[in-house]
Amino acid sequence: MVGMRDVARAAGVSISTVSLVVNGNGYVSDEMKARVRSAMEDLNYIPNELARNLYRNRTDIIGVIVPTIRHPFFATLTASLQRVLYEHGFRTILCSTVDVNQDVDQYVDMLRRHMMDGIIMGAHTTYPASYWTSIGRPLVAFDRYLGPGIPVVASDHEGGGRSVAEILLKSKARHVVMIGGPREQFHDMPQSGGKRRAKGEVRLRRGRNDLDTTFPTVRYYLTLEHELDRVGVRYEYIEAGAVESLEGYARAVNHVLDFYDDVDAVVSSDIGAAYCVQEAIRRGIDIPRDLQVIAYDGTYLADAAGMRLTALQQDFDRIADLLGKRMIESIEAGEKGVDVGKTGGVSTGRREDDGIVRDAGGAGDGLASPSRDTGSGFYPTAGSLADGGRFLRTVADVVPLHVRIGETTKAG
Amino acid sequence: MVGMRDVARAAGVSISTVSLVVNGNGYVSDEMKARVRSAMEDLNYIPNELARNLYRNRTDIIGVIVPTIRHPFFATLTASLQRVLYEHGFRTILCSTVDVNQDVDQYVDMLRRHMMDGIIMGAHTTYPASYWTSIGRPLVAFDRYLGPGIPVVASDHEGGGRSVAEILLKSKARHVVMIGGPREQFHDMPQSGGKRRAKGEVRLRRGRNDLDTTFPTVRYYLTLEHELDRVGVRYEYIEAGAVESLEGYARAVNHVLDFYDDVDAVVSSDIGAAYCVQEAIRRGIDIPRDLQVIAYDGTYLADAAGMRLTALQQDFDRIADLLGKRMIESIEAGEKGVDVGKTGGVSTGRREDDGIVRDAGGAGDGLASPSRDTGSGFYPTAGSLADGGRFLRTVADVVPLHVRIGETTKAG
DNA sequence: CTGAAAGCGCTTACAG
DNA sequence: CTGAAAGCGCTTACAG
Repeated sequence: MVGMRDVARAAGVSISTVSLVVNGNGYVSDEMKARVRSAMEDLNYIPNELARNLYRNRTDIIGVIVPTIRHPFFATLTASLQRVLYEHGFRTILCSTVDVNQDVDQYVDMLRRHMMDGIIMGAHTTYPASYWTSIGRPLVAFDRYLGPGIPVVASDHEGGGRSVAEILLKSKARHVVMIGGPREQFHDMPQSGGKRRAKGEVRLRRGRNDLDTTFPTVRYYLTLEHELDRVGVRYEYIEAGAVESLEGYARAVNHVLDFYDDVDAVVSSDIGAAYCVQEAIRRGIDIPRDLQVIAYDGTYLADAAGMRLTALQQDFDRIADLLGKRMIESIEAGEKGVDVGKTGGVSTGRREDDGIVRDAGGAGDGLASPSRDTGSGFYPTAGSLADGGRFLRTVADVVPLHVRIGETTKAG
Repeated sequence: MVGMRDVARAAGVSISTVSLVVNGNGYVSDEMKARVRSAMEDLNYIPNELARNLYRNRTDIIGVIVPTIRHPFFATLTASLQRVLYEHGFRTILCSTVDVNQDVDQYVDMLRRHMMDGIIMGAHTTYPASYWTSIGRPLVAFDRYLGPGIPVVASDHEGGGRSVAEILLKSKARHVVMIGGPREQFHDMPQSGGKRRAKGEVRLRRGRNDLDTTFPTVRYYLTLEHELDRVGVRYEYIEAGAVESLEGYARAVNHVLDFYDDVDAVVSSDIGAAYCVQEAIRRGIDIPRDLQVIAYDGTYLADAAGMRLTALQQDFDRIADLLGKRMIESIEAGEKGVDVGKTGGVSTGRREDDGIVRDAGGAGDGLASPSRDTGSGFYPTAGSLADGGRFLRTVADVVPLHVRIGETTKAG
C-alpha cells in the first residue's frame, strides 16, 4: 500500500506538505503542488481515510435505525434520509432491528465506539429513558420519545387522526375498524397499562397514561377514537402482528371481513389497506359503496394496490429534512464540547433544550401542545409523561400529514 | 474522553495490559484482569474503534449499491443482505445511486480509501470493465457482469424466461406484452447496439451482441421472446421508465391497455404487474379470463396487489447468502495478499478465478453454459461477450427462480 | 511557504 | 505473565 510517506519521498518534500496538498489547506507554492500531484498520480496514491478518521474522531457516518427496510414506510423514509444525509456529507449505515433479529444495542455500541457520528432512531424499543440519555452522543428520535433532551421529529398524528375522522364523518361511516400494530407497543413505559377487551381485539384506554409511550402513532388511533366517540360512530381496534409481519395484516383483514359484516370502513397502514382492498374485491364487496378503505402513510403502495387508496400521506421529505437538521445540530454541539447528555444517569438535557415545542409547518399542531381544546383534557399536558413532564423540554418538530383522496372513499 | 491510558493509570498497569484485557488476547493474570475491569467500569471506558480500524486497516463495513431502496425488489434484497452480512460480522452502508442522485463514484472512492471493506454492486452502471477491475479491492456483482475476475451472483433469468413462457403456452396466450426497463440499459457495452422499432416500443435484436450487457435481466426477455417465437405467439416489448420510476410503469400499462386491445397477457416486474391489475379492474377487464398477468420478482407486493399475482419469485435469501459468501472470500483473499485485481488497467482476474461457472442450486442452469440446446445457438457462448469471452473465467453463481401461481393466470 | 515533531487511541511483536 | 516501544497513516500547530 502506497502512503503519504512514499509520495513525499518521490516528490522530495515532507509528509506535511503532501498532506497540505491533498487537503487543499494552508499555502503551498504552485511548483510544490505540481510536484506532489504528479508523484501522487505516478504512485496511484489514495489517502487512507481511517487515519483521518482517527485524528478527527469522526467518520461522517450516521446510523439509521428502523425495524425493517422491507416495509414501504421505512424504505421510503430511509431513501429520503439517505438523500438528506448525503447532501450534508454523511453516509448512512442501515441499522434494522427486525431484519437482523437484533435489538438496538449493537448499533448504539457502534455509536459509543465512534464508528458512527450519530443515530437516527426510528424503531421500537423498550429501553428506559436512562439508557438513551446515558449514551452521551448525537441521537435524534423519529416519531417517538426516548428521553429528556433527545430531539424528536414526529408526524402530526393528532392532525392525521382528525383528518381520517373527518373523511369518515363526511361519508357517513357507521362502523369503523382500525387495524394496527400490537397493543403492547402502545404502553411500553414503566407505569403504563392497557385494557384487553377480547382476544385479538383491544380498545385503547382513554386517559393520560395512554400516552406514556415511545410509540407516538398511538396518538393517531386515540384521536380518531375520540372523534368517532363524539358523534357515536361505532369502532373497534384489531391487532395485526408487528409492523414487519405482512401476513399479520392479511389475517387481520380476513378476520374483520369474516366476523364484522356490518363494517363499512377500514383504517390501516398502506399494507393493511392494500390487503383489505384485495380481499374485498375477492369477496365482491363494492368499494367504496359498501366498504371504505383509508390508508395511513401514503407510500407508493397506496398507488399500486387494487384501487388507488385514499391515504393520509406522510411528508417523508420534510421529516427527513428535519431529522437531518437536528442531527447536524447535535453533532456540531458535540464538537463544540456542549454537553450531549454526558455519561451516567439521566441528564437534564442538552443546552439547546429550551423547553420550546416547535412547529415544523404552519398547519402542524404542537405534538404536546397543552392549550388546544379538542375536548376533555384528553390530550397530553406537561407532567403527563413518564418522565415527569420533561417531554415538553425536548425539542420537538411536528410534521403535518396530507389527505390524498383516492378511489376507496365516498365523496363528502 | 477517557482512553486506555486513563484506565491503565487508574489500574496501575501498562496500556498493553489494558488492551489485552479488552480484547481477551494473550495471558493476563486474573488479578490484573479484575483490576483493569474495575478501572474500566469506574471510568466508564469505551474503546475507540477508529484507532482499532486504523491498525487493522479494516472497518467491517460493506457497501451495498442499489439504484433505490424504495423499490420493493431492492428493499427485499437489501434486507436479506443485511442479515447475512450481520451474521458474518459486517455492517451495511446503504449506497443508493438514484436516491442520492449520484453515480457509484463516491462509493467506490470510499472503498478505495478503506472506509469500507468491500462493495456488493447491484445497480446499473456504464463504467467499462477497466474501471471496475482497477479498483483492486473486494467487489462482488449482483446480476451483472462488471469485468473479468469480479465474482457474479445472478438470478437464473433464462430459466425464469422459460418458466414464464411455459405458463403462457399452457394457458394458450396469443398476444403477450412485456413491460420492462429502458432499452438503453440492455446495451451498455461498447460495441453493442439495439434496434428501435417504434416510439416507446422496441423489439430486442436477436444475436450475440444482445448479451453484451451489464444488465443480465435482458436474458429473461430474450429467452421469453425466443420461446414465444418458436410457437408463433405474438409479443411486444414496451418500455417503462427506469427501474426507479414507478409512474413509468403506470403509464406503460395504460398505453398497453389503450392501444393493444387484443393483448391477453402482460409480463412485468411486480410493480408493473400490480398497476396492470389495478387498471384492468378499473376497466372491468376480467383477469385471468381475458387478461393474464405475470409478475417477475415475487416481492411482498405480489401479495398485496389487487389480486394475488402469479409470480416468478426470486430467491432473495439464497442470493444474499451467496453474495455474502463471495464477499467474505474476496476479503479474506485480499488480506492474505492475493491479487484482487491490483491497481491500473485490466487485470487477468483473481487467483481463485479458475474458469469454472458454478451452479448455486441443483435446479439452476449455468448463466453462460454453452452446451445447452435451447435452439439455434441463440444463447451466449464463450467469446460472445464484450470482454473477449473472459466472462466464463469469472466465478458465477446462478440462483433459480420459483414459480408461484396466483390468481392472475389460468390453469394449464 | 516548508519541515520536524507530536499526537489521534489503539495493537502487536518483543524483551524481560 | 507484564511493560516499553514502535507503528497503523494521517493532521495540525509550531518553528524556521
